[in-house]
Parts: sequence; structure tokens; C-alpha cells
Amino acid sequence: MGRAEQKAESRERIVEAAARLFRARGFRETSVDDLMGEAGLTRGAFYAHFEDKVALLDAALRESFAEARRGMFERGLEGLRGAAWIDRARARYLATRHLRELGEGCAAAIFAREVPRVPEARATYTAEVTRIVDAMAARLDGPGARAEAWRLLSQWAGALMLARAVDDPRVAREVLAAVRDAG
Amino acid sequence: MGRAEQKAESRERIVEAAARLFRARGFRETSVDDLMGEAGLTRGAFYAHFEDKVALLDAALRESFAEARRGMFERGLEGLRGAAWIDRARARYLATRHLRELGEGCAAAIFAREVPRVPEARATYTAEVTRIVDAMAARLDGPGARAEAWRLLSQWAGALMLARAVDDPRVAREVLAAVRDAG
DNA sequence: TGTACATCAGTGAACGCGCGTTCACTGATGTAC
DNA sequence: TGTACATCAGTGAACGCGCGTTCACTGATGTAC
Repeated sequence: MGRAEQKAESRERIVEAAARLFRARGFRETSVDDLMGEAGLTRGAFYAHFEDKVALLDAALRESFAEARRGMFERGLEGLRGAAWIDRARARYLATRHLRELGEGCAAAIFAREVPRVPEARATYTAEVTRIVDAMAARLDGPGARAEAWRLLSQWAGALMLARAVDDPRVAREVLAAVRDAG
Repeated sequence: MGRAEQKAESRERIVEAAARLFRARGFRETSVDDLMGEAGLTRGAFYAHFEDKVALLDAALRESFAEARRGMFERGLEGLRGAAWIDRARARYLATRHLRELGEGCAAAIFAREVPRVPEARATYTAEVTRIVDAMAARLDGPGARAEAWRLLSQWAGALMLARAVDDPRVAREVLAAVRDAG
């Protein structure tokens, strides 16, 4: 493996660690040491890859949103449209599993509260959320498709956050079930 | 003013500052100095009022949820039930004004991402969210009232967070309008 | 009503710690001849 | 193919700063007589 490839792989491991840890624990709550340790490196190497910690948040946002798009539109949901797509995508989004895997949650939901505290990240977040909503609207029909996409994303993201915040697993499952069972 | 009353008033000012600043900037992002300055006191006095910063978060949660309940069920919404209540409460929750006043946002939405990082606060959050949903369900009818309450709260809270996270005011207004205009 | 003492809300300097960032250095990889 | 040198990804100690928390002290309020 050449030096350039090795460096590219290191960078990728750092971004993946960040996409996971920033979502699981938060941006401020994750230290550069934590991130580099998770990527199998030490602290000093960080600044050969990124200008600063905020630049990594930007990369982690893009990575996490790409993952969110795969979950919502690929992996079995490729051809679906309209109500059929809504049913399948919603069931996946609001699966109990989405509660437990803290490092893998929907980027739109999880970074919503992170991004206002890191102004440099807001433009990327905005572009990525808009992209998700555009893609949702493209699966729906009619002139109100975009508004319907915002309604769906709001409801799903809200339910995920409430369910994750709550202490009691029965309450968490109740929220998810309520939104899963009806539009 | 007696000493006891003075102390009680100081405590109240600290809690009010916390309810505002924790929502506007976040728990970790707000220092004890910021809080005490906002309350017109200095740092050292803090520990005569609270065991530690986490204890203040607990008090700020209760204060913020009480405010949320007033917004959703009082101040003109007293007698309303069913669709009439939903229309009025939703319009208020999703008003553009709710975007700007960062220190006054709905506690259920805003603390949802704060609370998982401060384990001691989760029990209070859970109790308070449940209390809001119970109150919403009591305004609705039928056996599915509680599920409907979770769906409404999820959607409203999700829309508020997305709208606040986003950089572009036009996008923010688009989210709010989409959810405001239809259930 | 006045005096002496006790109480206690609040002050502000100081402490310890974690964290983002810097930088001189190491050693493995790549290049020139 | 081998040798000498250059490059550069990564290391880890050190720095500076912000923040939560502590604590000796102050001065105004309250109490006893």
C-alpha cells in the first residue's frame, strides 16, 4: 500500500469514527482523542487530515447523510413509490432497532440539535436535508409532494428523537408504534 | 425583604436563566458563569442554591415544561377539544415566532437531544413528556387518543427542530408551513 | 431604642481537569543514481 | 541490485484555555437582652 492510499484510508477511518461517535455522543462530547483512538491513531495525526475539529464535523455530516439516503431509498426500497414507499421506509425508520444503534441514527434528526451550535456546519446540514426531502418528494406524487415529504420527515425524525430521549423502553416503543401504525 | 425570600428569588432567577440559556445554547455550552451573570450574581453563590450543574438542569426542565404546557393548553386554548384544539395549538406551536425566540422553544423538542447526554436528567424528562402527552390525549377523543397525541407531538417537535437547524429562512418557513397546513 | 453578637447570601481568587491544538521528532516508504 | 538521501504519516509531550467546583472572607440582615 502506497503512502497516499494509506493516508486516504486513515482519513476514511477518522470520518467513519466521527460519523458514529458524533451521532452517538454528540460533537462537543466526543474528543479528538476519542476519535483518533477509535480510528486506531493518536491525537497528533489528526491535523494532517483536517484543519480542525469543525472541518471533521462537516465530513461526518456528509457521510451520515449518505448513509441516511441509503436507508431511505436503497437496500430494498429502490423501485417503490407513493404509499408503498412510505409504508416500507417508515417501518424501517421507526424500527425498534433504530433506537438502540446510537451511532447509526438518521442524520437529519440527530444533527438537528447539533448544528445550531456550530455555525460553520449549518450550510452543509441545510443542503443535505434539502436533498433528502427532494428525494422523498420525487417518490411521492402531485403538487403537494414536497410538503408531504416535510411532514413525513418531521414526524419520523420527531418520533425518533422523543423515543431516544425517553428513559422508559415501553414509552419509547409506544411513540414509535403510534407513528408507525398511521400517517 | 427577608433573607429567605431574597434567597428564593435568587434561586428563581437562576432557574429562569437556565431555562432560557440551556434551551438557546445548550447545557454544556452554557457555563455556570453565564448563568449566574444572567441572574445578576457571581459564580460562587451557585453552590448555595444547587448541588451541581446537573441539579439545575433538572429544575430548568421542570420550568421549561411548565411553560410548554401553558403554551399548549392555556392562554386562550382553555376550553378547546378535538380538531378545534389541534388547529389552534398547532398554529401556535408552528408559528414563525417559535423559530426566533431560541430561549423559549418547546421543552419536549429542545431537550430531547440534550437529555441522553446527561443521564441524571432523563427520568424527569420522561415524566414531563409523558405528562404533556397525557394532557394532549385528554383533549382528543376515542381509544386512539394517546397514539394520536404522540403522532402530533412527534410531527410538531420534528418540524420545529428541522426548521431551527436549517440555515435558510425560506426552507425553515417551508417546513413549518407544510406541517401547519395539514395533519 | 440601642448595643453586641450570630447568621448567612453572596464574592472572587484559586484549583484541578479535560480538551483542542502545536511541534519537534521517528521510522517506514519512496526516489535517484 | 544496492546505497544514500528525501519525504512524509504518525507519535506523544507540552501549551493554553475554559470551566466546574471549593473556600476563606465580607458585609448586610436578624436576634437577644
